[in-house]
Amino acid sequence: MPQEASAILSNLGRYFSLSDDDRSLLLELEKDRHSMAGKSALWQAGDKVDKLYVIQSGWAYTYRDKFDGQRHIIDVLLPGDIIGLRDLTFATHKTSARMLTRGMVSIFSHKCIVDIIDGSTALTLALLASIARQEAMLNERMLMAIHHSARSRIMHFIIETHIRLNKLNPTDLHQFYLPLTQAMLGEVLGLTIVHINRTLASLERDGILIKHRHHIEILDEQRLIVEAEFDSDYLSDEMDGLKEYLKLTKA
Amino acid sequence: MPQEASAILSNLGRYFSLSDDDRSLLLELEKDRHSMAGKSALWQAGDKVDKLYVIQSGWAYTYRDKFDGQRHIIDVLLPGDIIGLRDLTFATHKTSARMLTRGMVSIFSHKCIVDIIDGSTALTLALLASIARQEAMLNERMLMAIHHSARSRIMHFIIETHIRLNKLNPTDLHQFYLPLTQAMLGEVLGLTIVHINRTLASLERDGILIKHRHHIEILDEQRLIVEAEFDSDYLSDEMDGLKEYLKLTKA
DNA sequence: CGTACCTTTGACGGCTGTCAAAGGAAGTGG
DNA sequence: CCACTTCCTTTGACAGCCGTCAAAGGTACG
Repeated sequence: MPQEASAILSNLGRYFSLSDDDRSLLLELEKDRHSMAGKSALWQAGDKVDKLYVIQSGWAYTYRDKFDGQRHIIDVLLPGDIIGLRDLTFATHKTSARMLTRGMVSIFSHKCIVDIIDGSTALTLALLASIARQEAMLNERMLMAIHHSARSRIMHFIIETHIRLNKLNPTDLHQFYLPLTQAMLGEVLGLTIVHINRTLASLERDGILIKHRHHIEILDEQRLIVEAEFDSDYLSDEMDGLKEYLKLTKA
Repeated sequence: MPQEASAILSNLGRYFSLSDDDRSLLLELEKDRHSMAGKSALWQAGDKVDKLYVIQSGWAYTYRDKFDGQRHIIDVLLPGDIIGLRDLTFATHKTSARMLTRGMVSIFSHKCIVDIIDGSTALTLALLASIARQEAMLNERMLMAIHHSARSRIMHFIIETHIRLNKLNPTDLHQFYLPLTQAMLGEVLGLTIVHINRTLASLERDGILIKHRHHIEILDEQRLIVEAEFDSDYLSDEMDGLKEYLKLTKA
């Protein structure tokens, strides 16, 4: 199996190079592959926590239902992302998770994670890095939600998503796949459909971007990045400090 | 040294019982204690990431400065909390950190964390649990910020803080220490001073709570909890699922 | 060809931010 | 012990972003 076929390998491997042992540990995790339909559930809030999921292909998301029927989408997950790390150390899920599109998902037990932590310091650090990246995205979104307009928030999310896609495959910024409906965009960003729609209309009027049904078309990259006040620091894959210690440990 | 004297031990030890080896590993970390003045800086955004901090006593906070001079407080940290885990796997700090009050802080190098991960699966899981709890608080605050009024958000934060304090020491709900100014409350919750002040005034008028300069007085606990729609699930220390595997691993 | 989902538009209202200024409280130096 | 400064709290007037309610027009799929 070529290394590129393993989604989790290219995810965890981006922080530093992994040993062959580490690689085979990871490949082990991906044996149990399942094809999932779009919108199918991975778990529901309240379920006992005992599995982790890795997206091989397709998009997924985690969310929380609110008392009043509203839904809040917490993260949008792409191929290679590990779903469920957030709840790993809780007894029951606080969130629910679903596929957004159809796709292929690997499922493995929590025991495997304990085995990884037990067996490989490098992989454990890579896991920590992966958790930290997901958390950083949330953090950034919170900052945007609290301090910025709907317009900036939408632009910010679109840039962020493009950068993530681009890390998986070179992706044209001027035209890329984005299967979220306006309603879901609203659920991610904490805005109403109506307002999302109005704001997208104004972005199109201003010649910045057009949100088509299943893809985004960027018209004015420069204004997009400037107006979104986008700073990609928080998506960095660098983790120099720890790499150093890791070598010490192995020596 | 009595076990109660170790802040990090009572933090990481709350998820499951630790072995003696684990305990001494942790105690090692706390050797290097520093007395810090109120408002003194632990690190600044942009600094190289190479240390972790454990609060022994006092309060601290992490924050981000915004271009326009505003500040956003990301988390409020209490004794036992580990500061810097969020940035552990990044090369440079995205946030800054300061003491809120004066207090005692243990400082240790990242190498120690790598040693812990290398040396103890149980401690690594406890660390993960600790990270997940901090993330859960952020998550909850984001949900509140996006979907609830200033009034609910303030009440929610006060309840959350009381619960955290109460885990450290039995704390009277009707009168407890809270050294945040209204301006800082605003920076935590993403509201302006003016609005914080107006909302606190209305909470006092309604006989729910009074924010004094350095402490909170709760007048109507029932309404406080109901109106805040507070659900303490996300603060749970339970992590049953993993405990099980941990035993398997050790056997 | 019908039904369900998604997008679009209009009118209206309220929560929260901005600007401005004054009143208290706490700490400092003379 | 008193003046002074600095930080924190309080209040008023006004504006705007975004939510709510309501309805119609498109698009995809069976």
